[in-house]
This record gives sequence, C-alpha cells and structure tokens, in this order.
Amino acid sequence: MVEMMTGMKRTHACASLRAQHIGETVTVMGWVQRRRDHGGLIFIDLRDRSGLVQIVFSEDLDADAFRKAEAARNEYVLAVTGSVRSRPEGTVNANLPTGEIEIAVRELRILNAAKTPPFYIEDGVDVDEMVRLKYRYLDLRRPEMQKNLIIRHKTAKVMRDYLDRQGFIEIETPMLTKSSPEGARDYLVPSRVHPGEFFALPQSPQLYKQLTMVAGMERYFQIVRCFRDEDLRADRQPEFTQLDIEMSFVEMEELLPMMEAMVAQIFEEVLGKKLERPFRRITYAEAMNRYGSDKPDLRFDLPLVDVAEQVQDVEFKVFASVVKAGGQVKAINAKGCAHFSRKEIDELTKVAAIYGAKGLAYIQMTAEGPKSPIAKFFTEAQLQALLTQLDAQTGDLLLFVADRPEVVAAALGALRLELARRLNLIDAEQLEFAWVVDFPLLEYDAEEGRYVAIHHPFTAPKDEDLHLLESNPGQVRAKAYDLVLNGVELGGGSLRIYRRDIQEKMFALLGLSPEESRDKFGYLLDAFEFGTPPHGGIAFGLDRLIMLMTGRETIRDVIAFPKTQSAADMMVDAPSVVAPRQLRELSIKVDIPAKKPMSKA
RNA sequence: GGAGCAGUGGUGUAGAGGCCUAACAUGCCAGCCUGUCACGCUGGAGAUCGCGGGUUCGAAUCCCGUCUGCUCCGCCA
Repeated sequence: MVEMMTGMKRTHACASLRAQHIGETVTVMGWVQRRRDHGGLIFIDLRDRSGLVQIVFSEDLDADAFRKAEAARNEYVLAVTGSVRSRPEGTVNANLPTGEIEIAVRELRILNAAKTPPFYIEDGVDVDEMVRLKYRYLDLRRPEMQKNLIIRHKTAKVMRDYLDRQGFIEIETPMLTKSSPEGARDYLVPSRVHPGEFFALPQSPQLYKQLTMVAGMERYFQIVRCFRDEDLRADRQPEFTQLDIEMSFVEMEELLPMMEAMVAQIFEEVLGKKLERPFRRITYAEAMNRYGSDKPDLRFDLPLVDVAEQVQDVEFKVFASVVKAGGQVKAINAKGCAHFSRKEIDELTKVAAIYGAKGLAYIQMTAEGPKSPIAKFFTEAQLQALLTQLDAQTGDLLLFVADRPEVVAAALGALRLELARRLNLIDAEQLEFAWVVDFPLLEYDAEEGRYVAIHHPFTAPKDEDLHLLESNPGQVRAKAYDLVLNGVELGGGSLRIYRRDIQEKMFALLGLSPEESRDKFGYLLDAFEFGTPPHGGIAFGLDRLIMLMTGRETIRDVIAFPKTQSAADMMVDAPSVVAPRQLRELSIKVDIPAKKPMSKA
C-alpha cells in the first residue's frame, strides 16, 4: 500500500497556494492533518512546514486516488498531484490562508503510513510534558513548536550577520577542556588515554575567548553550548546555548550600545518590534534596594521601602531588635489590597517564608482606619510617620518583612512579583530592558569562609575601587553588567583583568594559593605576560532570549530536545548504564548500585 | 538536600470507603453519507486506577514507602 515517490517532485509548499494558482497543476507533499470522509467525497487537510491546504478526492476526479484516500489516516505521509481550483460559493474558509482554494487530486501516493499519534498534532495541546518529551519528534510537528525553532534560527542568523558586519569572527573552542575550581559543578568526561584523568565540558568558553584576545583576534563570537551540572529550573537546562562575545580595546560605553543595537535589530527583524534605546541603566545597589532583585521586572514599580528609621523605636520587638542587630525592615504598599482575606494574607506569608522570612507583618488601611495585629505596638505618632512614609491611603495593604538584608530582599522581591501577578500589573506585550551595572566584585561566603567572585574571577575591579581590594574587598565594585528583560537575566559580562599582577591578587583574594593558581590557571597568567590587550565581553542566554521572544514560560519549549528536571532525556532514555567493557577501558569502577530500570507506566 | 502539586482506557478529566461490573469528552475501529473544514449519524473495542506494602468484612478512594513528571528553595563564578 505504501509507495515510492520516484518521479514525483514537490512544486509548492502547501500553504503557499493562493487564488493566483487556480488552474495550475501542482504537486504537494506532507502529512494528513485531518480527513473528512463524506462517502463519495473525501477532504484531507494536508500539512507541511508552511501550513495547511485542502485536497479533495472523488470517484469523478480519479477513482484510484479516491480509493487510496479512504485508507489514509492522521499523520500518513502523502504526495499528491492535482489542479488548483477555487472552492464553490459559500465553502471558502476564511480561517485558512489557503481557504479560497483546494487541490482536486488526480494522483495520490501514500508515501508512508502512521500509527495513531499519542496526542493531537496541533497548537495548544494539553498533554503531560512527559508524553510530549518522549515523542518529541511528534511534539515538534506542531506549528507553534516549529515557529519557536524558526524564530530561534532567525535570531541566530541576525546575530551572526550583525556581528560579522561589526568585524567579529566566529571561532570554535574545545568542548573537552579542563575542570575549574570556581563556579558550577562540572560535567566530567573520562580520558581513556590518561587513566584516572578527566576532561570537563565547558561551563562557558570564558578563558578560551579571553585567549583569542591575547591571540590578537580583536573581536570574537561564538554561538556555543555550555554545560553546568546543577539542578534544573524552568529557565535552566544542564546544557544551554550562549551567544558568547569578546572584544579588545573596548570600554563599557562602546560595548553596551553595540550590544543594544544588536538586540534591537533582533527584535525588529525577527518580531517586527521596535525597541527604545538606549536601554535604561540601574545600579546593582539600587536594584536590590528598590526591587529586592538583581534582575528586576521593570514593567511595574511596586517598590520596596526601607522603614527602619520609622520603626527602630517601636515596642514591636521583632522590628526594633532587627534594626538594632543591623538588619533591615522594609515594606511594600500593595495599593488597593486592604480587602485581602486572612487566607490571601496567609498565602502571601507562605511566599515570603519560602525565601526565609520568619513572618509577614501587615497593616490593612480600612475605611475605619489602620487595622493590624502590630498596630498596638505603635504610638499614634509612630504610626502616622510610618503611614506617611509609605504613602498609605484608605484601601491599601502594607506588608513588612524584618530580617537580614538578603532575606528581606529575597522575600519582598518575591512578594512584589506575586502581588504584580495578582493585581494584573504585568503587560505581557511590554518589553522593559535594563542594564544592571556596578555589581560588587566579591561576596563573602560564610560556608567556605572566603570571598567568592560574584561574576567570575577574571572580572576587573572598577579603577576607583582598586585601593579597597586588600582593605575592604566586599566594597569593591566590578566592571560588570547584566542585561535584564522583564525580570529575566538575558546576559552578562564584564571588562576583564589583563595584567598578571592584578589577576594573581584576585586569585589570592579568592583563597587560591600561588601553587593552585599556577596549577589551574598558569596558562592564563603566562599569557598575560605576552602583551595582552585590554578586553571585555558578554554572553547572552540564547534559550532565555528565545523564550521571551516567543512568549513561552520555559526554555524547554524553545529547545528541540530538552531534558527533564532530573536531567534526563525521555526520548533516548539518557543517561544510561554502559557496558562493563567501556568502563574497563576508562579505568572506572562504579561504586553505587546500578540505576533501577525506569518504571515506564 | 528540602517544600509543594500531579499520576485513573491512546489523550484530557470525573469519581474521595460499599452506589464502580470505574463515568464523561475526545481519539481509535466498523458501517452509512458528494461540500466538509473540530463534518455528521449509527454501532463497537479499549483501564487489573504509577508501583509496593498496610488498615478494613470491603480500597481508585484512608495510611506508609517508592518511582516518575512539573513548580519552587538550596545550588547555578
């Protein structure tokens, strides 16, 4: 029943046919979207990448083709030749671009049969993602998924074209490289030739790209896969794609606008959206203070307000003692939320608790005045001062968190987003870009008992803060910048250290001994002694960018073959155990019970 | 490492101690149908309720464990 396509040649994409083709003989090939069998007349919607076209079979047109069409089912692969004709009066389908015409089929070949798919091949399916991922090749037949991958392709093309015009050169860097002590957990690859030794897959091509600058390439870029063995999220996969860029003889004031222009070109060429430039800039300190996040969603305001001064003397011990201990007390004025029920406030409290807040104090601004379990601890004057500072009007709900600054920022930052969702403050169409600048260079890690780099150990300190490097490392700001869009970190970069003495100082601050520095990064330090130009760069998360451009909620929807939350590939069933011989060749002994076979229900 | 949600014919759901011999929609199969486009009509097949244990006279339903998926915290320079 299945036939070869020998001698047939596709003349048109299904959805390219229009009234102008009426009378032409065409050959199209594709999949059966739907078959409507009226007995003596059969309609099939034929789908290819371009879309749908209706093809018609009847005894009068061709008896042989008609009989074969009776056997066709969803997702059968067909090749048909016929003439394009206009549809009869009153049967035009305005919902289809090809709705004015149909193909009267004279020859049909069934190129392949298909089992009934586990879910409909159409947009907006509501199917367990496990099933979609197991049959990803069917999931990707759906138009919305094809659209996502096409947007991804077009975006990558605009990136390449733009950077090429700016004199950047695409250079490949190794996938098998050296494990580094800083940063995320590495994916390791055992070396057969060097028993007991391992390559690491790159977390990013950071040092290679800096070395292309030492190599005099001046402008490098690469669309490159990166690997980090950390737990997954909706916007985090263990392997992900970056647009990686590095440039010599550049300062922030040249680099940032150049990157903005690229982003603007992407949105304009791929989505037809014009962006306002320059993007706004906000310092890290301001972002944390006002929004409790280093990647604030700026589509709405709803700022955090520091009320420590107003509450430091109140009788409410939680507030006063936190202020005394050097903590923070901050508030959000949720406009018009005074009517929130006990249950709703409990839900908000739970949100805050996820981020470590021990409680959520509140004041409801009712028509009868402020109502709150903590009001009794305030004098009239103290309360008035607080309400004035927060611009509290009747109908408002004031929410307070008192804790260490990190907890206050995290809890109120999350609450701010939650309130924005509940109050419908977010316009899904709006695009709010911002550069976050003046990041701290270092952060003290109490667990490790040392400073760690916020960005990475190769980021240059700001010149005016250099003198603090030894006396007060935590105060040093970095020449680093992140690009944030609608609360998502799209990319980040920095100007780099390019002098051996400063890089050594940096390693020392991070607790690396001179021996460790030499062992792990000796090649970099050596390279810096051979005339390294000032340089800097940036890396964009391609998956996240496409996610935002396509309006999806997870990067899995813009990656052809993504992994589940447990970093598994449902389609090929990876990872998997390997043959004992493979392990012997690698001098590896496995020390845990073999993974149980998955219960594939 | 932790918290929450979910798992019932192919798919999406309902059922929350006995009414279940498990319901509905859709898909699937067969028959009929020459203007449909979520075609229509008639009939039919299809599920040991993720897995294991327990409580009970009786478990899809309650309890314990476990697996898988999703969201989040930690983690992600």
